[in-house]
Amino acid sequence: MKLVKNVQDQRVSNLTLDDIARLAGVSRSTVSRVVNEHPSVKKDVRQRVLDIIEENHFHPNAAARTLAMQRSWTIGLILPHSVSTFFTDPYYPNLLMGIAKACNLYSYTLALFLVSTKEDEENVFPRVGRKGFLDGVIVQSGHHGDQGIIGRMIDQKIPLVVVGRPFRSDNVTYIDIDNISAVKSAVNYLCKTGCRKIATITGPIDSTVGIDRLEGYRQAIREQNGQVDESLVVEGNFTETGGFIAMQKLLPFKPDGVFAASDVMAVGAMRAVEEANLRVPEDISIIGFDDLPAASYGSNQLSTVRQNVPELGLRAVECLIEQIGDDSIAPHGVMMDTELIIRKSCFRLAPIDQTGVK
Amino acid sequence: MKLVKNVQDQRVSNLTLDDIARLAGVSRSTVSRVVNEHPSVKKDVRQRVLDIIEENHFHPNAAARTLAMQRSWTIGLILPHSVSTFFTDPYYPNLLMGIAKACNLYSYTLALFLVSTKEDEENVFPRVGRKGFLDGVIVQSGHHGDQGIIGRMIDQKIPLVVVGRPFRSDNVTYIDIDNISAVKSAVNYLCKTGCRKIATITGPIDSTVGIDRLEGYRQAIREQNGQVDESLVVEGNFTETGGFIAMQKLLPFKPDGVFAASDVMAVGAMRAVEEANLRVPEDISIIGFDDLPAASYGSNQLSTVRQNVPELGLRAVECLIEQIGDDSIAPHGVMMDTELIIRKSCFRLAPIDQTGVK
DNA sequence: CTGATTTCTGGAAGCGCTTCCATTATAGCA
DNA sequence: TGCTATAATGGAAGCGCTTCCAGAAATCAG
Repeated sequence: MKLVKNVQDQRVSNLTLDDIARLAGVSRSTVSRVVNEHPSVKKDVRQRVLDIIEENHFHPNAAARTLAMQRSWTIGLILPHSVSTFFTDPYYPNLLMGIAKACNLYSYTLALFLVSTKEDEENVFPRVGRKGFLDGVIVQSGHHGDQGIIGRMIDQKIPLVVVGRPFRSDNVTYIDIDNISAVKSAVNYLCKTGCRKIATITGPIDSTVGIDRLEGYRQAIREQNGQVDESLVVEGNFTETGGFIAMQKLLPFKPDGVFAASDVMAVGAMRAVEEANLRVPEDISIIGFDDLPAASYGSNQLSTVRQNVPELGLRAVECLIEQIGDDSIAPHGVMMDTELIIRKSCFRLAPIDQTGVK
Repeated sequence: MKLVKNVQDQRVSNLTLDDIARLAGVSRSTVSRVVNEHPSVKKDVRQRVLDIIEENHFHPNAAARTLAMQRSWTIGLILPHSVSTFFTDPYYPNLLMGIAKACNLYSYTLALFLVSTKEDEENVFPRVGRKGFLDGVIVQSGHHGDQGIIGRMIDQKIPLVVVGRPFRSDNVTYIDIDNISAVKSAVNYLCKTGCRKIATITGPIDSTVGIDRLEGYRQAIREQNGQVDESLVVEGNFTETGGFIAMQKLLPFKPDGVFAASDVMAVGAMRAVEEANLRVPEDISIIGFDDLPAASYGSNQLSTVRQNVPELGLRAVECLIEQIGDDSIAPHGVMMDTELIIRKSCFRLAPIDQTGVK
């Protein structure tokens, strides 16, 4: 008795172009042309080759192809500093989903790098920067700490798209939601429903998203009141507890409306309002940001700004692929629209007022 | 005026082994040996080459290296059918984190494939199966639908680790938590605290995790009572609403203890208990599964079975790397331990009783 | 039925690396 | 010092593919 290799099975995957060429009675070049859909192959030859490829489940070796074409059809996604928030904030999973789906759509492969420590960064960077592996890179950003990695990517002259406005946004292509106008319209909405004293719970102001949303608030208030009352601006940290504490600081100033820079903080704020025996929206109207599913259920019914994160991911991929195909594209910023969702945490304007159209 | 290329910058990344060799006055082979840490290079030569590599930020081309070595140092992670639950259930982000961190640790690169439709599967598969791209693959499984993709990977003879017991688990290496004994100890715990009529809300029984947890329940009950009362077994679907409805079905049978196959369902069940004006744990003790952060806060204080998902990911990677290095390793299953966490949703045994040691 | 075009095809070089093999430099020992 | 054993190095082949180039085959006018 002897253990023999099952040739049938072996054949499944380890063939080369040459093998296919031999089987089809053509040259390697011709097979390559068939695989790459070059028009200059006679129809019957093409079909014969195609049949044999199919029959043998042949797929060209990825490394060889990448080496010859200088293209890997792989893009990298770098998520920095994300360990702690990666699973609490649905932003990341959503972004990831959008990007992964876009990669499927355009037949790219996605390489994922989670970078949580400086150590990781050193570890990951050579793999990312190295030629012959990635055609381009998407980096999630928004914090100071991310500048380092962005800078390195720029140095490498590797096609790059940053998601979220980076601190130094010149010289780099980035994509972000339009935080400023989103917040402006939220605050304006509160105004129109009759709020006279609108406060804000900001995100961390060492992040661009925190800065931008605060800036939106400031612009809106200035356009309405002319003057921002700094006692109505309290910094939060995007956590529920942070929102709770911020709201407690705000209550003595008796605001009648609050814009919270995230839904999670808004939920904390609502809890503080409740504990102070005040009512939402009768005493205080609240609008959040993100459209968290959890914030729209049950007793909360939070009004919010919805950002389409998977769409953001899709656009980032498209933007990157564009750059991969054409390296003459200049760095630029792309802004995506958001949507104001009104629920019970603030009063609702009659549609006629809302649109401003008679 | 003329636009000149900045040679300094250009040099950054596009050098080849040959260039380094020339600069160092040695042969290409020697440089390669230095890069790959072959011992047989004279110390001073090695240092000279190393300096030049450093100075020029040289990284060997990944594709060329992969082609020559038949090793990509990249592994694939396939998450099937996950769109809907991907961001509601923290399982996936956690698993992803564990795997990504392990990849960093072992200097592997992670390629991520989110497969939500049959179409995706067809699209993704050639990229995964293709030689010269992935050294091995991790597949998340547990549903019937995943058998197809697992089968294809087996056919390709590509190193494979399945996370979560697959339906056909012979012939494949998989890693899973030990659901059966985990549930047994949870149910036994309820018994020991005095519960006489313990019900269960199961997961979907077309998933192995649903099946295994139910089996654990059955085994525990059999060992205690001798007989499983089928009216105390209700199928859920891992959602809060599912848990709520299941509990409503259970209440007429007056159970005094419930094991829910997930925390999310347990939370739903608690809501149902509350609405029936019963109290946890005085009237009904409840133990869940997963140790969701949300279920441990506030009024819930849910007892639960904790599984260390990031650790599961780490082990999966280690298991895969082992296989990549040694293809003689036979398919096998790996079971990971869980931990019973007792909070206020059930009575607490004195430690002396809990351990069974006098 | 030619000769000039156009269409197809095969050969060969090259992508950048690893690694076997042969050769030379070095060390070890008598 | 001379001879062998060992260490260090260079040359060359090969990984599997794409693509340029030149030549063969097919097409079309005249």
